[in-house]
Amino acid sequence: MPKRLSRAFFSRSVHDVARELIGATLLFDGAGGGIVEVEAYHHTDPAAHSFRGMTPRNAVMFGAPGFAYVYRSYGIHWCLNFVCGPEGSASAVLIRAIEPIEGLAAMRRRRGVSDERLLCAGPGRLCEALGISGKQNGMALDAPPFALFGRNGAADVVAGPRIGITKAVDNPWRYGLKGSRFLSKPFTASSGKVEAGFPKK
DNA sequence: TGCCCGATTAACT
DNA sequence: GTTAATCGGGCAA
Repeated sequence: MPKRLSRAFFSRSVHDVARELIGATLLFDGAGGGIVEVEAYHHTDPAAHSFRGMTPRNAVMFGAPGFAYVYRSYGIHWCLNFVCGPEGSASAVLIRAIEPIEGLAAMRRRRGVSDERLLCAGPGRLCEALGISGKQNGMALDAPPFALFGRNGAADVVAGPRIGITKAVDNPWRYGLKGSRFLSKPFTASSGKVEAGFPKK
């Protein structure tokens, strides 16, 4: 049985949490699936929204771990993050892609596409599919309408450079499930394996 | 107040 | 491969 993720789960290093989120299950109001791609951001990282200190937009990042940080991207899309690390470390994991499993009909309706592969492959697409917007900023992740479950055993996790940023571009802080067809972009051959696969169940 | 730019996406050529 | 859409945040003045 999958285990519900507690707030304590999110209080460790943002990179540890990011790797362990690969293969975990994210549901929002009954829609969602397995997380296959995330990126880690820390306040010492020039690419992070929290790098230049607290503002009204990023205030949630400076609060307790285990809460949602949702921001508008390019004036059009919404992006979902999980606040991580010790409180005040202003760290977060950007959820970039999930494998659609639950609530497929609702996700297809909200996205306006039928191709399962394009439902949740990207941070903006994922939020549209799940119906997540700025209203969810600051919400707890361990209570409805959010539901998070840890993965069983280990996962085959690969790492590579993050996408769409212009600062600290070389840090390999994008993590993904090796070989998944639901990634927003494939990981290149130079991407490193960070966690070995295990015999299933 | 004004200006530039972005943790993106879809629709082009 | 390129680019429009679209708007709030952040910073300079």
